[in-house]
Amino acid sequence: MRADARRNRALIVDAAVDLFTARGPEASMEEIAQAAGLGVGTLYRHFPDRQALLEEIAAGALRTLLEAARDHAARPVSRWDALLACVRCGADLPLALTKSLSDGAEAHPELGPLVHDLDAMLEDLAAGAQREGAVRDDITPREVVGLLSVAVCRPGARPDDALTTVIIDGLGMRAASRGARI
Amino acid sequence: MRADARRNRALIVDAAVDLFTARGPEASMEEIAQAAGLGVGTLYRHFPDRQALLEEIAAGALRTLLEAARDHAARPVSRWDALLACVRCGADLPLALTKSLSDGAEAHPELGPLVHDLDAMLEDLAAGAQREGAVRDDITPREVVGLLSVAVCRPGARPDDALTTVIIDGLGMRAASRGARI
DNA sequence: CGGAACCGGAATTTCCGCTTCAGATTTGGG
DNA sequence: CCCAAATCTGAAGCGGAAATTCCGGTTCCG
Repeated sequence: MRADARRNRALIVDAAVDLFTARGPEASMEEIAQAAGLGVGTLYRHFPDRQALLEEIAAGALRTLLEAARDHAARPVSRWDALLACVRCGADLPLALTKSLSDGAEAHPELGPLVHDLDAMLEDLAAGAQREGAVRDDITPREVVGLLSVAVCRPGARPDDALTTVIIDGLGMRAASRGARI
Repeated sequence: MRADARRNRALIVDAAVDLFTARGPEASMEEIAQAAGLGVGTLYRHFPDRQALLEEIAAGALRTLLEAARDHAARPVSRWDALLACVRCGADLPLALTKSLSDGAEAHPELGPLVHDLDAMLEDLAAGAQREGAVRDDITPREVVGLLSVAVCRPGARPDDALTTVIIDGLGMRAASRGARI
C-alpha cells in the first residue's frame, strides 16, 4: 500500500472517531471526508460503505475495552473499583457509535460476540459491587450497566462531567433513597 | 368547526403525543396519522406542517408545566421538594419533543419565552435546594436542571425508572463524592 | 335534501446522504 | 528524471424515505 494511502486511511479513521464521538453515528460521509481534509471518493476507496467504517471503529474500540476490562477484573481490587476503572477506559473510546450498532448487533457478525462478552463481564462486576455493599441493591446489575452506558456512551460524554458524576454517585449505596421520592 | 373535525383534531394530537413521547420527535407524519386512525391528508388539514403540530403540543405542555411550577414554587415547602414536584409533573408531559424544539427555540416565537421562564424558575428552585443543603453544591443550578431534564425529557422516561431514581439520588448532598472517583 | 366542510390516500415533490466516475495528481521503482 | 500505476478529487447522479399536495368521494348539519 502506498504511503499516502496509508496516511489517508489513518486520517479518515481519526476524523470519523472524532465526529462519531462528538455527534453520534449520524455524521454523514461527506462531513467525515471534509474533517479528514480529503474528498469523499477517497473515503470510499478505503471503506466500501458507511457500515464498514462504523464496524472497523466499533470493533477496535470494543476489543480495546474488552481487553482492559479483563485486566481490571483480574486485579485484586473491589469489584466497584474495577467497574469504575472500566468506565474510565470506556470514556476514552468512541463508544457512542458502538452502542447504536449493538442495538442491531445481530447484523454484525464480528460485533455481536464482542458486545455480548463485554456486557456479561460488566454485569458480573456490577453484581459483585452490589454484594460488596458498594452499589445500591434496589436495581438490577443489568440496570447498573445500562446506567453506566448512558454516562459514557453519549455524544460528547466526558468522565468528569456533571451527568457522569451524578450517575456514579447515585449508584452508590449511600445515595439510595429510603422511600419513593417521586 | 364541524363535530367530526374537532374530534379528529383531538385524535391527531393524542396520537402525536403518544408517539413523540414514546419514540422522540422523529415519528413520521404517516405514522401519526395511522396511529390516529386517519389519513395523512386529514392531518395536514389541521396542521399545515410538521412544525405546527410540534409547536402546538410543545406549547401546551410547557404552559401546563409552567403553571404547575408556579404553583409548587409558591407553596411553603422546601425548594427541593418543590423541584421534585415539578419533575413529577413534567414526567406526565410530552417533553421529549419540547427539549428538541428548545434547542432552536429562537425560531419559535411562542416557545422561546415559555422555555426561558420555565428554565429560570427551575434554576431558582435548584439554587434554593442547594442553599437548603439538600442538593450537592459541586455543580451549578443550571447543571441540576439539565440533569433533571435528562431524567424526564427522554423518550420513554418514567418517573420511577432506574435512571430517574439514580439521578435524583445522585443529586442529593449525601451522594456527593468526596474525591474524584473517576 | 343540498352543498359546504371534511376525509383518504395515491401521486408528487423535496430533501439529503450515498455512491460513482472521468479526469487531475501523486508516488515510487527504474 | 520519467512514467505507469496507484491514488485522489468532488461534482453529478442515484435512491429512497419522508413531507406535502391534490382531488374524487364521503359525511355532517341546517
